[in-house]
Amino acid sequence: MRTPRNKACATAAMKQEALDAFRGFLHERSLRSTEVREAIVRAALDHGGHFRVDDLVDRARRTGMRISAATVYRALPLLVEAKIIEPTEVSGEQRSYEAIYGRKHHDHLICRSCKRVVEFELAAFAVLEQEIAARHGFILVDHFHELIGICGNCRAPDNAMRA
Amino acid sequence: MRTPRNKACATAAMKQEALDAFRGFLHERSLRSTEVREAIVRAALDHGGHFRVDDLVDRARRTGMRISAATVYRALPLLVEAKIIEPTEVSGEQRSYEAIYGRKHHDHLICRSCKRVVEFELAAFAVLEQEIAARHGFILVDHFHELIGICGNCRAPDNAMRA
DNA sequence: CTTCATGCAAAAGATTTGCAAGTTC
DNA sequence: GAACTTGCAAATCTTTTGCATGAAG
Repeated sequence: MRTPRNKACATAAMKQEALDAFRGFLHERSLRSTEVREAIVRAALDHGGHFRVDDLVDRARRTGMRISAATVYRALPLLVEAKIIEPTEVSGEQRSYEAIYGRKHHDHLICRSCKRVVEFELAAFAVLEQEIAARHGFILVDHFHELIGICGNCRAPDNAMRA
Repeated sequence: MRTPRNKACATAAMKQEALDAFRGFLHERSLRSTEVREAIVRAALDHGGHFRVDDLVDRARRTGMRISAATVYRALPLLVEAKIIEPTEVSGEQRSYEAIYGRKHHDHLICRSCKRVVEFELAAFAVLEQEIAARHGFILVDHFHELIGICGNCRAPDNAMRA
């Protein structure tokens, strides 16, 4: 029994489940389950929040294995297809990803100043999106929604008001 | 009198207005108005829809001027700040921009298969976004919204059904 | 033992930067 | 004339690819 969670880091059980799912995914495709690929999956699951490819490479290497960036780049599309991770559309910046295995879909609210990311999910959006897609004869497949704002801290930090 | 339009290409009058605005913008900043920069602005305004930096370079060069890519890259942030263009978040692909001077804000509905882009604008979103931002103590500054779907043509083209 | 995966090095792109020469104000 | 711009070339950075070697099934 697996309940979608909203915490960034996977539990041990969840991690195992994700690894199993990934093995299944590879097997279906007649691709090979390797230690290197599993290390990459683990690195992705262990890395809370958003990460860039470099972060993943570094973290995977902390296992002591010799892992080349090329291999990580080659593995990424697999992790995405297997729904272990998802690219995140953080405007302007370098491409980043986040682990999604066993998590509910969510969108992001980002502070322009401190870059803090708040996750949110709003069912009402889905309805409107469907409506718009239908209006133009599209079938909706996916969406990206990113809100940019200034968070309370950055706007009026106590320490900035007096000082 | 200027009415926000939704057509991709700027009229001559609108183009002139945008150029004037850009000159003003540069002047405020004690930056210099140059032929090269104006050629870049013109290229951006003339280019309907979304374009990549290369497109802009090519188009600006069609004036016969010798314009280097570096200069275009250096000009881009200015055009963005001056609200002549805006980066568009087309997931995954190379970064692209579109001219926004004198146009209403809109979001994009994109066909995953043929890449056709439909523009839409829905006031109801704005309300929900405000609400979410407020709920987390943010002041909303901007947003990106992109719907991905399959358009009617790509889904069931007449010619694909028989044949 | 065949097919796939990997590391390494080189390649390819996209964007940025240093610098000398040319322009704008 | 001082400060800002530009083109060019070189430097960065990120991502992809070729290839010989090493594993997985």
